[in-house]
Amino acid sequence: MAATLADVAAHAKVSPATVSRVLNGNYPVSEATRARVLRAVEELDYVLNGPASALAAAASNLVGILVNDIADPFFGIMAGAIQSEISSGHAGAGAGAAGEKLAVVCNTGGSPERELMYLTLLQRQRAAAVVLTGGALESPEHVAAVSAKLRRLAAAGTRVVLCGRPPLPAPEPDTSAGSRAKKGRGGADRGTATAHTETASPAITLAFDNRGGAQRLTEHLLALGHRRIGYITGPAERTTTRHRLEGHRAALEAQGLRDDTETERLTVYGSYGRTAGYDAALELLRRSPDLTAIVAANDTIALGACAALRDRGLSIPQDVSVAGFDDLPFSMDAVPALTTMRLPLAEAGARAGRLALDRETPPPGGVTTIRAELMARASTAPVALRPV
Amino acid sequence: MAATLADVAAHAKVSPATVSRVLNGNYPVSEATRARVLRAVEELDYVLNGPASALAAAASNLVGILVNDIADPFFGIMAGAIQSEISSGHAGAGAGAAGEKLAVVCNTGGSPERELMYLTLLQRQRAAAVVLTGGALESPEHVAAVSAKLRRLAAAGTRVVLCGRPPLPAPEPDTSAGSRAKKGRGGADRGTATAHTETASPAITLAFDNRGGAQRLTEHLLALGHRRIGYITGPAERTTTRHRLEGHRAALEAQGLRDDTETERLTVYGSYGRTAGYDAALELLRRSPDLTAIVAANDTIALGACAALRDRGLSIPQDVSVAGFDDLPFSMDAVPALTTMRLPLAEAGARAGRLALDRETPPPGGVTTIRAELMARASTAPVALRPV
DNA sequence: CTGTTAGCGCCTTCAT
DNA sequence: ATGAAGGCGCTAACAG
Repeated sequence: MAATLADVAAHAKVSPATVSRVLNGNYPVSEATRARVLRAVEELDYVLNGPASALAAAASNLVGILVNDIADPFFGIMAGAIQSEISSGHAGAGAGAAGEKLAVVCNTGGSPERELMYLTLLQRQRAAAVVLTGGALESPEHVAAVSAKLRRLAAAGTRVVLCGRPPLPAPEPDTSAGSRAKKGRGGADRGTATAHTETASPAITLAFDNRGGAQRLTEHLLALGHRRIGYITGPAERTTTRHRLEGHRAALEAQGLRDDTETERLTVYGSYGRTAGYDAALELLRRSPDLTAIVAANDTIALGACAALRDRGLSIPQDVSVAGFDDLPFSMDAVPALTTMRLPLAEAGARAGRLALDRETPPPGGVTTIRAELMARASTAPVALRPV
Repeated sequence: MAATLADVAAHAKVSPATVSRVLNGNYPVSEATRARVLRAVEELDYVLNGPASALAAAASNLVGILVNDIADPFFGIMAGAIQSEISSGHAGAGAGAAGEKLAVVCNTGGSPERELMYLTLLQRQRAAAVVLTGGALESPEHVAAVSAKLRRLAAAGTRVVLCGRPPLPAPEPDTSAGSRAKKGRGGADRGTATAHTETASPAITLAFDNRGGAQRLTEHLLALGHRRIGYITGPAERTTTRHRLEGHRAALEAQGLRDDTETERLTVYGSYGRTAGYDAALELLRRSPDLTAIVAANDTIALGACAALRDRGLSIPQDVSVAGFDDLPFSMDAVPALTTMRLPLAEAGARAGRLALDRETPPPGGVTTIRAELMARASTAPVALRPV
C-alpha cells in the first residue's frame, strides 16, 4: 500500500541506493539528483520504513526515558528537559529530518515489573539510549535484575544514563573461568581503553545529593531552634526516601539529638502524594502534639501536611514550621510559600539528554552528584515561645 | 553479537519457525518443545529483534501518545491513564510477554513543528496507534497538515484517537473523478460497512465539553451575584482557550450582560502557567479595580491569580472570588480550596487507551463529548456588599 | 504439530 | 557520483 524506497527510486529514475543516500545524507550525492529524489519523495508521500531501516542498519533512533510517575511534575520536568534536548525539533528540512531521534517517555508507575518490561521492550527495539529517572527501588532482586538488564543494553551499544538516581551497584566480582582465563595476558593491555571499558560501569550517572540536601534542610530547622521535628517519608522501598531520611537523622545526630525511640516516634512512613502527607501529619500530631516542625520527603507531601495542620487549626509557621523537598513550581505559590530544597531538575534533564546523545563528555568516573539548594521561605520560622 | 532466533533454534534443535511460534504464542506448539525453546531462550539471553519482527510482520507494537506539556499534570494524568491501560504490565510470563505494546509519550511542548515531527516519526515506526491529547492549535495550515497526516496514518492501519481534543474538521469535499466515478453504483452498497468506512473520520474522538463547562462555571458566579468578572485566557491559538472563553461569554450574554467593550476590557490574554496568571490578575486589577470575581482558563492560572490577589492585600473570596478549570489534584489543597470544573482526565485517558487497542467499541459517529462537573469550593462566594 | 521456503524494505560493501 | 547485489532477523504461507 505505502510507497517504498524502490518506488521512489523508479519514480526518480535512480537506483534505490541513491535514494537511501540522499535520505540519510551521509554520502555525497549530486545536487541535481538529490533534488529529483526529494521531489519524488514528495510526490509519492513516501515515509521511510523505520523497522526496515533499523534492521538493515542495526541501529534505531529510539531513546527511552523511564519515569516513576508521569503525573508528578518532578518527573515531568525532567522528562520534558531530556526530550527537548534530544528532539531539537528544528523547523526546516521538513518534519522528520534525517538523524532525528524519537525520544519517548515510559511510565513505570513505580512498579518493578513495568520497569523491567519497558527495559525489555526498549531492548527489543534496539534503542539508541535509555535514561532512567528518579529514585530506584531497593529490593535486592530487582536491583540485580535491573543492573543485569542495563549491562546487557550497554553491551549491545545502547547508552544508559541515570538521572536523579544513585549509581548502579558494582557487579559482584566474577571468579568464573572466563575472567581467570584473561589474567594470563593481563599485563599486556593494562591501562588501554579496552581494559577500562571492561570494568567501567555500564551507565553514566547524574545523582542528586538527597542525603546532603536533607541534612542541610534539617540543620536549617535546628538553627531556627526547633527540636521536636516530625518527619514524613516517601515509599519505603525507594532510594530517594532512604537517603533523605538518613540526611535528616544525620543532622539530628550531629546536634546530639539521637534518641532513637523518640526519633522513630516522630517518623511516619507514607508514600509520595498529598493524601499521604495529610494523613501522616494528622498521625504525627496525634503522637506528638507538641512538635514544632514537620519535614516532608517532598513538596507534595508537605502541602498535604499543611492542609492537615490548617484543618487542625494550627497556623504555619507560627504554630508549626513545614518544609518540603524538590522545589516544584507550585511550592512557591503555596500559602505560606514553602521552604524546600531546590533540585535543578530541568538542568539535570538537559544534561542527561546530551549525555544520552553523546554530545557531552561524561564526568570522570561516570558519576556526578548534583547538589540541592536550600530555599528558605515563609513556611519555616524560629520556634515560638509557647507553653508546652 | 546478540543471539538471533536462528541461534535459539539451533540450540533447541528445532526450526526457526517453531521458535517464532512459541515466542508469539499465536500458534499451537507441543508443550515439550515449547519448554525446550524457552530454556534455550533463557540460556542464550535471547531478546527478540523488534525491527526485524516489525518488518516481517508489517506491524509494530508501538503506541504513541502526544501531549502538549509533559510537566503539566493535566497531561500527565491523562498520559498515565492511557499508558497503564495499554501496558497491562501483568506480572508472570516474564517481562516482555508476547503482544505487549510499548506505549510511549511524546512531548510536543505546544510546538506545531514538533507535533508534526513526532507524527512523522511515529508513522515511520508504523505505530499501531496514536493518541493525541489536549487542545489543538488552530492555525489553518497546521490543522490541515495534522489532519492530512492523521488521515494517512489511519489509511496505513494506525488507529488514531483524540483525547480531550475537538474532532478533526471534515476534509474538504472531494469532487475529483475518483469520487464521482463511484456514484454510478451508489445505491448498490449504500449502508454497507465499506461505504461507512470510506466516509468516516479517520479518528475516534473523546472531546471535552470546554464550552459548556465554562458556561456553567460563569453561571455559578453570576448566580452568586457577581457582575464584574475578569477572565484570564490561555494561549490564544488553542482550541481549549477559545472554547472556554466562548462558554464564559455565552453565560454573560444569556444574562443580558453583553457589553462588548466592557467584556473585552475584562479579558486578559495570557498563556497557561502560574506566572501568566499572576501577571494577568495584576493587569485586571489595574484595568478594573472594582471587579469581584476572576475566572481563569485553568487551575494553574487561577492559582497564580490567587497569589497576585494576596500580594495586593485582597482576600479570597471575601474581596474577590476566583475559579479555575480542570480540577487538578492540587486545586483541592489550595487555600482557599479552588472552585473549578472537574474533567475526568484519568477516566478519559483509560477509555482512550482501550479505544486505541480496539478493546472498546467506539461511540456512534466516532465522537463523544465528555462533560465537566462544577466543583464549588471555598474560593467563590456571594458577592460582598461593599462600597464601589 | 513442525520444517521449508520466500520475502518484508532498507543499508552497505563492492564495482563502475 | 551512481548502480548492483547480498543480507539484516524475523514471519507467514505452504508442505508434510
